[in-house]
Amino acid sequence: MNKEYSPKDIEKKWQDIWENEEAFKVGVDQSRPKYYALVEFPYPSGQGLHVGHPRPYTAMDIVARKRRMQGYNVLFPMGWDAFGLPTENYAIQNKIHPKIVTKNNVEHFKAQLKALGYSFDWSREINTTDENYYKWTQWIFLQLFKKGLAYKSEMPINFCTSCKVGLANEEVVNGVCERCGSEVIRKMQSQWMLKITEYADKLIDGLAKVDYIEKVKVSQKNWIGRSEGAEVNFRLKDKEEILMIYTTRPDTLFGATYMVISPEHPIIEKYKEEIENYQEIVAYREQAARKSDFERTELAKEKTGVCVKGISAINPVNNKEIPVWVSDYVLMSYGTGAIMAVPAHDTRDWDFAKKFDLPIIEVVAGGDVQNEAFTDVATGILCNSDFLNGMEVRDAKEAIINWLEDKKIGHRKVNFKLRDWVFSRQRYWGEPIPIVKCPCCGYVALNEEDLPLRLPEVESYMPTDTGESPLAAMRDWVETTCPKCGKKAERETDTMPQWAGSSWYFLRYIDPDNTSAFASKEALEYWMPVDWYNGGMEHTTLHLLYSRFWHKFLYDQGLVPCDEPYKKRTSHGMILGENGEKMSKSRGNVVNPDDVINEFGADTLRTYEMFIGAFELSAAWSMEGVKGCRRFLDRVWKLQDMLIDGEEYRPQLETKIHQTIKKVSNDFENLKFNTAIAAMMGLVNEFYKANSITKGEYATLLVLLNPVAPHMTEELWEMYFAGAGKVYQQKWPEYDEAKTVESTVEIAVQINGKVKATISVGLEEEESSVKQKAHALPAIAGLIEGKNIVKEIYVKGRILNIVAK
RNA sequence: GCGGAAGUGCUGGAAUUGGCAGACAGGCAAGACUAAGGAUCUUGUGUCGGAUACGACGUGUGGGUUCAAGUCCCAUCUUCCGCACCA
Repeated sequence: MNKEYSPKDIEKKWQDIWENEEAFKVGVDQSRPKYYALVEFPYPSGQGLHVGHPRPYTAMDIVARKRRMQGYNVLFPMGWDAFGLPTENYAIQNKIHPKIVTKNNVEHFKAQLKALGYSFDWSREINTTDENYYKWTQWIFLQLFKKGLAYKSEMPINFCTSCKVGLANEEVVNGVCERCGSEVIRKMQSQWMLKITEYADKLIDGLAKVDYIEKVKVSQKNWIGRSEGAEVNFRLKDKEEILMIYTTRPDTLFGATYMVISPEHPIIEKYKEEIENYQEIVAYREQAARKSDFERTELAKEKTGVCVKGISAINPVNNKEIPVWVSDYVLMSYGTGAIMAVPAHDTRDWDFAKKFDLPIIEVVAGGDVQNEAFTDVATGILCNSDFLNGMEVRDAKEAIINWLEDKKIGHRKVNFKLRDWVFSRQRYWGEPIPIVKCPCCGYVALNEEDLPLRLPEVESYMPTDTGESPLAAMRDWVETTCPKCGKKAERETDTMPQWAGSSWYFLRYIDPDNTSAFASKEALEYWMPVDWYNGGMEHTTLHLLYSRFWHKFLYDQGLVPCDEPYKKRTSHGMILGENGEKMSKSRGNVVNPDDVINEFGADTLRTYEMFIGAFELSAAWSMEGVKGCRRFLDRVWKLQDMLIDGEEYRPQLETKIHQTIKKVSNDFENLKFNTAIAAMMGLVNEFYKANSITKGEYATLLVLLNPVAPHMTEELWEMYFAGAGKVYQQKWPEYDEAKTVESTVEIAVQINGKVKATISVGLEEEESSVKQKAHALPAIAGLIEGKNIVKEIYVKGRILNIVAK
């Protein structure tokens, strides 16, 4: 009887050995193929690791460990995305410097991650709040600035009344602040913006050549929101003024019965003298402005608006006069802030027309436009549209655009939902924006050799009531000289958003200590692109889009060797509490990984997190399930009591072993960790049935299981195979395809589709011989006797179906 | 409203070039070992009927295609997630 399996005794031991041996430290090695496996670096929050974290980390650790055993030079790094509001808020509340808070949190996180036995190359650890890191974040910002992709703009921003900070559109959820849930209002402020819209097309086109799971591609596309249509000029009656609109349905131009402009549209001010009900419109505009985004969406069903009296427009296709309305369902920020309304073929226009009793003219036949808008573009045929009559929608679109371009009253136009990225935060705990505002020269970039621009020590991290960053109060920091003309100037006091540091971190891992560039060309050429990037669904739109944007920019500057940063992107599902709800402190269903490790061991936690269910789907935690995984590892441990000599696989187990190697190898690649583990459990059960295992069989099992349970497998390996080095140095087992199939198989014999018997046949056995054997079976013979066999279908090695009447 | 994903035993979940539904776990039950077991091992476990043999039914619901459907087609219901007046 051997000693008991005690994770406490062995896990720390192996973690220390790996560290001392620098087992997972890598460098550029042209003689071996590289593999770059990446997980999203965490935000080191005060709560420490959550059982949700180990799911993606373990998955990619398995991939990394397997790849190493397959001979790849594997880069698998980890770091900290440490700027951010929670740390700052904690610092404010507890009067501790965010730097100290971050340091403590990182230490805690790191200890927890080490206890899980991940094969990270810790020598490449990075932290976005290190000045040697954010120096390069600032440097990249300067490159964007120099190319005109960073600009300052006075514009309405989302402002959280509680956090007192400007938010990106993306950080406003249902009209409230994503972090604190407080009301968000619009406020005019001068903001740094990044021109991500310049890359809208490239960001969409690039998706065609990368291997991302489909839903990620779809959400990227939806966010960018590319739409193809036309801009059309409508003339105002008795004026020279042109009112330009954007439409994706220029084919319905004959059906335009009125126009709608956004409440903020400039022609209102321009023609205020002639608008008879100007006061009414101003009142409406003010009412609309007071509505938060939330109210605007809530009230989406009920249309509101005011007719602009005194001016009207002319439909350019038929010269009919049509009224102009103001309504907040038309947004100033999209298209031209004005639309032509075609109530017959647009549901919003239809709702509006019904409410205000405006005419509805059918121009695409196929629906009943008095009852609902007919929007089907696939089946409709144009009518009431002069030269477009009889055409299909697609052809009519082309025809009308050509006509408009010909007459110079319109043109083809592509629009995007994507807006430029609000890059300023009026907060302390972020990267200072390395710009100086000079009264003579305007906004001037710092000299690159003056980077990093360090975050100064301040008395208070609280944002000021004016909404300015706490940095604004540091007069001796703010007051500086212009790098260009040398005269007195002031520093920018806004900082960058948390997205900044994470937009390029995977590049820094490649060469983290480089002081002359964010990474050397040589290292970038060797390691990029990231071969496999796994992360949460919650980051698939923003982080992915932002980092792809920065990367494409760097590529255009010749600074990185590839135009897409990530070759493959996958996503993991959330780990829910035992009650099936999202884990949270307030629900009291949070599971701490430390407790699980203490009670069951890190290998058990790793195994369970992989066995819990389909990797991409969310899964509810179960302590009973954890126990089951521990039991499995115990059974593997105890196999040593059944160990017998022999390097070979025994004939009766050979097929099963080859099948398992194949299944585990493939499943690890396809994120099917749960079935890979199930296959290994099945194999272990076979050894138990045989009540024995040869050394050769055990060695294979230990190597296969090593990526999942690295500590225990190393310990067992050391006990029995120490002469052959460590498990992580072994070669990944190979399988022989020919040996994964049984030479004789059991097939089902059906009569009229119902299984009536099973029969053992040779895989390559002749069909006629199989049939003969089947017919001879007593269970079958009795049933087909006296019946007419209409048909017999034999699927090789699977099934024989006899159709009898 | 639009987009995406998912509905399978008591539970988590397997199985889709259509080919024996329920792998692997958990739970439960019985047995073995034991001073004891909340440890371990063995066996059983979809539902209904039947003592058994066996039979019928069974992958959200209703149709369909097929020798054969969880898988394909049509319709429909439910849940979760994302986006939401983007013209």
